[in-house]
Amino acid sequence: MTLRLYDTVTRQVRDFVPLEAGKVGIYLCGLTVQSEPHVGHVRSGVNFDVLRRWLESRGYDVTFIRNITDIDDKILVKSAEQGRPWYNLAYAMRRELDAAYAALNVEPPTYEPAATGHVPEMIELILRLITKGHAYAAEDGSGDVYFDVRSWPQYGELTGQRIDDMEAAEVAADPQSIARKRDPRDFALWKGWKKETEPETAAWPSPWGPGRPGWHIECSAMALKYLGGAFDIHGGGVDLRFPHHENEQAQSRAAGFGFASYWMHNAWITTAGEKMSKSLGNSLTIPSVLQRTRAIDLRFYMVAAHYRSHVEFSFEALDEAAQGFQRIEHFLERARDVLGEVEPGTWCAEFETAMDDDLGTPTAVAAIYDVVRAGNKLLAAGPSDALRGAAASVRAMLAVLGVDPFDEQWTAGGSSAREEKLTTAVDALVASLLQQRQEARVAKDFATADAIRDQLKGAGIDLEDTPDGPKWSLD
RNA sequence: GGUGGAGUGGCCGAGAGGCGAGGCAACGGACUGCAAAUCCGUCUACACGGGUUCAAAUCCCGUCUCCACCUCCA
Repeated sequence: MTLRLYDTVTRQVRDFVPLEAGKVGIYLCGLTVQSEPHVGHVRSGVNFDVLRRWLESRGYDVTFIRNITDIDDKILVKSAEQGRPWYNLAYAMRRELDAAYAALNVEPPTYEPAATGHVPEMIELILRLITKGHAYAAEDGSGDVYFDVRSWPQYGELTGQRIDDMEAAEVAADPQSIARKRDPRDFALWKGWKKETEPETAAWPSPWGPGRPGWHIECSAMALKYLGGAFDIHGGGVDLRFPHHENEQAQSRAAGFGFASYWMHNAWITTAGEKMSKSLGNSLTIPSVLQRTRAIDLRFYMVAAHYRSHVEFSFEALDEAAQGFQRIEHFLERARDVLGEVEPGTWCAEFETAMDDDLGTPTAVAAIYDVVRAGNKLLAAGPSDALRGAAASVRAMLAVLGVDPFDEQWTAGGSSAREEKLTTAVDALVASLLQQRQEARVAKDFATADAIRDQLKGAGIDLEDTPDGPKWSLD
């Protein structure tokens, strides 16, 4: 089986053939760190983490670069509103984002370059574009440098648009910029420092005077530096297709580089049909969602939908996903109870086929459920190699999706020494109640037995009578 | 105006010409003192109107609704 991926450029699923056998270079557009990350923000991180895990599982040596945009208009505006330096806001939000990714078991990329750390590389690339006749410095002394879209006939190839059909750039923000451009669709590679409104710390020296990079140039420069002039996969959210990715591609190719072979875009997570950033985003930041839902459940919810499908976020759907995930988790726990620790094994054929088909995680999850059902049947007969195989397979498949509940990621953080002590204490207390209940049951005094069960239930403890005796768990 | 995407059972959510994904919920059965968990089963849908075909949720035409992007949104 070959892995097949949907490529935005060709608008179809096609065989994945890396530039160099056995190796894959991925560039993912990370976030602009300007506010607390919400559920929608981290989708690309989670989805592409699954891509990376699948590639690695299949034996590829993956170089995964995900950038951080730590200087841009919004960061400047917000930091000014908040009365703190822009770099402080960006750094604080970057740490929030790191924490969110860590909580969701998103593996750190191979490297995470930040825009502000690559100004010389960007300047070099801009100079190259000017030399090749694809960029020009504005003639009004503003210090701006623009990409000349008319000089690049393929402009629009990524999103299938013709220049003449595109609306002109928004001029409201900076009405003068339109006058500096040869074509209204030309976009900024470098933005001259506006000393009346922008802090001096947000300006870097350049051949065109102090200024800061345009948005798109950073990704071209950093991809070039860390992945080379041509690499395999470039990813990001759908909204980035245009203008961001179109412009990245134009810049990079006009500068003489092959750039990405495949373009992958994840769809949105919305609430009530609208973008999360527009709705009451506060309740949907990662820290606040994680106050009511376990991180592993949130990740399962995100991963169980196909990455190119629009997801309408709701807590009801999230809880339902969590409910379903418990079924899988229970199976693994019960298997461990009879077998002891089971190491991850190998995935089933259906799972592989699903994942190879453009990361068909919904079908892959269905395959996991099939193995769980078969495993539950085996469980009734006690320990067996077949049961071990099923549990090992389930763990392996969950690991590819990043939701193996026995992964240290999920077990380590939660069980502090204090929590273990509490568990031991509760266990001792519950044990004595269970003893009383068992005695009542033997005496056929079911009223008392049920009263004890209800009492525990009221305290948030669920009881389950199994062939091996009663078990308790927090509900 | 341009470019693209979506509408599936009570709900979430796959699939993309035939052999009914999966999960959640509900209901029935097995198991249980009763439950829980688990297993078995039931409910079986593709926005609307036409058409092509032996066969359409899937292809074609038309209609409606919704969404995204069109120069610094993940």
